[in-house]
Parts: sequence; C-alpha cells; structure tokens
Amino acid sequence: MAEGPEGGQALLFLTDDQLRKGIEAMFFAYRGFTADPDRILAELAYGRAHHRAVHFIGRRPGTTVNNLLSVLGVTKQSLNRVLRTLIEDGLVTSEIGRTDKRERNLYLTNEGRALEQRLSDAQRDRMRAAYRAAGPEAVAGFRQVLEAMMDDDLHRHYHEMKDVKV
Amino acid sequence: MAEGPEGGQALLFLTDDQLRKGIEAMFFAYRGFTADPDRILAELAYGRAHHRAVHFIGRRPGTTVNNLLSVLGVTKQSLNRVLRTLIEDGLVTSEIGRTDKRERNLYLTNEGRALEQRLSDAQRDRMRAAYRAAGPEAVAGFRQVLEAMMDDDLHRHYHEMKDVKV
DNA sequence: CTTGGAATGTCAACAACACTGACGTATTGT
DNA sequence: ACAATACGTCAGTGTTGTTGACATTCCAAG
Repeated sequence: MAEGPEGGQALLFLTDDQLRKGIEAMFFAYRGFTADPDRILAELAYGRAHHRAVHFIGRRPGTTVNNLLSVLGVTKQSLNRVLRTLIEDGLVTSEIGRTDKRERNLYLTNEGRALEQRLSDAQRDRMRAAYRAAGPEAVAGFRQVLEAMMDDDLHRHYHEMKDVKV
Repeated sequence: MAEGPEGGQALLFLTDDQLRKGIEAMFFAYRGFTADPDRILAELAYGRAHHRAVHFIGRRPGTTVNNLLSVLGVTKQSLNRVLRTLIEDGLVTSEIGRTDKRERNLYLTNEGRALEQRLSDAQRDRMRAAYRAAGPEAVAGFRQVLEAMMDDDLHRHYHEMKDVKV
C-alpha cells in the first residue's frame, strides 16, 4: 500500500550498513547518556532505577505507584524495592490518596529535589553539549527518529509527559 | 573559539525543557530499540550481554577478548561468563592466538551467525521503520546528535567499527 | 638462560536489579 | 456481601555487573 519511493536514490539511507551504524550509534550514545548520572549514583549507593524513579516523580508530583509502574515498565516488586529505600532515605514521601485512599501519591522532598536536580544537571550538560555541537536542525531530526523508534505505549507516555500539571 | 549564536532565537533549542524532552526521548526510545531483540533472547535464555557479544564478534571476526572488553566497557570477568555460555552452546569458537598464545581469537559459528542475523534483522526492522518515518534529513541529524553524545573513548570505538577488515 | 613483571584470560563469590508467583490488607464500587 | 482494584511484602530465580585470586604466556633485564 503506497510503497512510496521506488528508486535507489531515495532508499540509500536504508541500506543495512546505514542501519547498522544507527544501531551502534544508539548503543554507544546511550552509554554516554547514562555515564554522568551513573557516577553520581555510585557515590550514593543508588542505581539507575533510583534515578528513573526520582526523575518521573519530579516530573509528575503526586503521581501514583501504578502510574509510575506503567511509565517505567517494571514490576511493582522491582519498583517497590527502589521506592522503599528512597522513602527510608527521606528523598520521597508517600501520601495516602485523598479521593481514593488505596492510592499513594508520591512526592519528592527537598532533599529528593536536590538529588534530582544534581542528576538532571549532569545529564543536561551532556545533552546541551551534544545539541550545541549538532545544531538545531540535527536536534529536530534526532527527536523525530527517537519518537518513531518508540513502542506505541511508550510513545503515549512520552507525550503525556509533555503536558505537565504541577 | 567562535562561540557562534548569541541571540535568543538560536538558543531556543537549548532550553531546559527542550533538553528534558530529549532526555526522556532517549529513555523511551532505547526501550523500544531493545524490545525486539529482548523478546528473541528471552526465548533462548540469553540476555542483552549475549546480544552485544554476538554482535561485535560478528562485526570483527577474530577479535580478541581484550578488544571486545574495551568496546563493551565491562570487566573481563563479566564478559567471560557470557562468552563461556556462547562457546558451550556452540555459537562462538575461541582459538588460541597464532602470534601471541595468550590471546583468544573469537569467531561466530554458523549457528552463531544465524542468531546474530535473527537479532540484527529484528532490530534493523524497527530502525528501518523509524528511518523511513522520519526521513533522510532527520536521520542525518539523529546520527549527528548521537555521535556528539558519546564519550571520547566510545567515539573512537564507534569509528573503528566503520573500517571493517574481514 | 633464568627470572620477574606485565599482559591475557579463567574460576569463584558477591551485589544490584530485573522477573514470577503467592499472599495479605485496605478500599472501592456493584 | 462480594468482586475488583491498589498497594505492599515474602520467597525464589536469572542476568549482569563487580572484586579477588590464580594460571598461563610473553618479554625483557640481568
């Protein structure tokens, strides 16, 4: 159905070699992407799981455990282990829901916000350098390809993150 | 040197919000990026580490353990466990180095090549779809930003992978 | 030639973090 | 009352990372 480009010219960028380079670029870039926060987390005996939790709680203060679960794509047992340590360490608070008392609304404490900021800053610094080096048009393309690469349900979460309701 | 853009317009894409979106896009996209191979690997009781090993051995037949180590960025002990199972399962062969008997040259067997192909195909399919949806210019930008995001040493490995010496 | 150090790779034990499965509790809604 | 939902927890397992200890091989200094 509407195959589109027929000639060789338009398909040049879809050769196996081009695709392979893209795959390897994703692999190496993701390592760089996580390197700076990982160093900070290692000092504190935390891992990437803690980073992700703190990030998305910071993005959506008051989010429920269930919502966080589907965004992160892990099991509740796995998330619970992380949340427990964050709450014990005073970085996150868990409040019983006002309308539905079964739910728990999650918030960052001041200390939690401080860590989130520190991790964000490190990651943003690298992202900023990459953006600056590549230029605005490259950034637009970057975002387009990444969006097209997401699964549908992840895509949904990604867009839900856009309209922040603080 | 040559700082370039000074005004607000050219720096719009460097706002914290833009950077945050880029960060979340990387997070969600990487999940999609690994989803298809992960499904295949789960059937075979393998993990991503096996995928990475098989991929880079396939890229550089005869590579040594040490070289693979620095590309993958893990400890030799961690890699060894993965290599052992791959060798036991007949996907990889390890040959004692000809010039230096301390080294081991790694090769894929036919069975190993078959798995590599199967994983590659799955990952390439998604990459191809994303490339096709985003268009050639977006792809160029995508690659530019990813390259700028890598650590220097990873960047080196990335480029070394370009000149294949089969 | 021998000896000591460096390089390469292997084995063992441990920690982090994901998973499944089962169960308990409180709350909601029919 | 009853079923479904939201959350937490205990137990067990697997992958993947880590450090520590050790065997083998190479090479160069004495």
